[in-house]
Amino acid sequence: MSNTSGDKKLVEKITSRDTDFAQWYTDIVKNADLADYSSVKGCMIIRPYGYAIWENIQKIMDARFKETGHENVYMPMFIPEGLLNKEKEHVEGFAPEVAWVTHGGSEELTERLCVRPTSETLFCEHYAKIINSYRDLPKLYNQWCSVVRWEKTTRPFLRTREFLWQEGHTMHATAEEAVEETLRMLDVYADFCEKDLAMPVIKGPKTPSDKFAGAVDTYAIEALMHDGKALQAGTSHYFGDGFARAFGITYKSKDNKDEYPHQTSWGTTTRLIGAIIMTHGDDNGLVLPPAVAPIQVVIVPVAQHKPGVLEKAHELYDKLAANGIRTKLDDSDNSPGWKFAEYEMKGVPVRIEIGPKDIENGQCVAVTRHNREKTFIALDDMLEGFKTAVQEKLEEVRSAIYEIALENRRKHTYNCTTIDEINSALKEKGDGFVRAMWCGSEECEDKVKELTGVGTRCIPFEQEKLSDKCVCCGRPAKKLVYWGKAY
RNA sequence: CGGGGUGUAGCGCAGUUGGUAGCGCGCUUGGUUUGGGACCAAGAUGCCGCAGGUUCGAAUCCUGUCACUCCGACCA
Repeated sequence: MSNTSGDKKLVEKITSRDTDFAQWYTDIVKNADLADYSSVKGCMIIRPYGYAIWENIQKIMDARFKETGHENVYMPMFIPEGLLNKEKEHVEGFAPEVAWVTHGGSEELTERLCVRPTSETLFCEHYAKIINSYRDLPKLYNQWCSVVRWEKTTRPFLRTREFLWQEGHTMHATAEEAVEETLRMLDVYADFCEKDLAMPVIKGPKTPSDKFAGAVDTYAIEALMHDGKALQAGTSHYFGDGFARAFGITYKSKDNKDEYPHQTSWGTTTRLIGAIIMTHGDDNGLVLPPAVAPIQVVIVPVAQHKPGVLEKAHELYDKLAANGIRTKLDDSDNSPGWKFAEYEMKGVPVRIEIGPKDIENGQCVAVTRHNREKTFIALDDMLEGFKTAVQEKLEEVRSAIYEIALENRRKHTYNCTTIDEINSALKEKGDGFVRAMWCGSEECEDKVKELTGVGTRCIPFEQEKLSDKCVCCGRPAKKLVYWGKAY
């Protein structure tokens, strides 16, 4: 194609992905108008285009939560110190990163209030009041809100001091039910990531040292970013009855006994937007999975002042919009080349070009974002064929970017049986997932991290026996573990 | 919290030996354009991050501070 000059200019605007991945990431966030910095460190302004992605994520996930029987609630953003302190492990885990409110106006508060870093304690306090009988169970609550964790190092979407998320908190009569719920929601997350975000994930429990503060078991979905670093895309925790005991939550069973209910919590955050950027983006900008793209199709009229062009462009727009496809017609005065570059930067999955030549030939041009491939689509009278062709293009983008991400993960997944193998794989092929056997000891986790830089990400459900011995100590291995450098 | 880098117009940057601030893009108006970031003309825009200090005079020198950013340790 004769667009090499176009490519060159684009590359000037954002840093090349392979030159400096971190800078590339920041350039995308800014140039695609996703977010801006604010005057408070670590707190970002999520701009309309970025927020629209979040709204789409919310819409899809919320529907899945409702399908699985959950109800939305809203808890206060403040937690009294005494309440936070009720569960020992939990408070120890979060204490280093909580923000405190000490004054109301000029008056010092008698008890300082923590700005929620997570809401287990608030839910527990409430559950203690509303759960009395086995008939009250299960309680399946979720809330969409923001939380605050006073992080030291911050990056837009990946790690901010305030972030948006959803946190599900559920109570069940039995351990079996609670474990089932924990895994069900992990599956909901995994399915959402793979189908809607076109992002392959590895599912499995975290190692004990990596569990959520206060949890019996923590499960995660782990994705591999384009630079070979791992990103935890969602977590689901099984709490047992630890919080219930600490907060005095009991219910009367059928045989009139006091029992402690079993609890879960699970969450995903605006970090998913960072995951989308780093999974699918390229040197021309963002690449959005169609399911969450604020604009799925952009129509760019060419020589739009020529008779008939804008009229036809509007017809195409109406057809797509009427069929629920999020479409934008850009009839601004900017040149077509400018528009091409702009919507590529913003990751719009499909572009339709329509100009005098096309109209003459009864067609339009469709360009898929991930490979910039052009195809002609015939324009029939009712535009039915056009609509169908566009829908097919959207699906084509979805499956293609999934395959690209999967291929990247394949290329950057290494089976290793010794520390030396880990080091040479990372050195030769770059960062990635290391699959290696583990004896189960925290000492080996620490040692591997120290010697190779990779930490445990999760213990995949899909186990395989690479060797009988732990990659680190050589003692009998218990599990295959995914290791990696994490965001 | 340790180590590096950067703060000057909306954005990206220049600003030498201290002498009172400039370039590109963007923005506004008018016109010509439109198949890969168009062109011409005329405009508008500055607490030089903030606070002290040195000096007749500071964007420039000194001290402090804050923010952003990258690399580590900790974390969704």
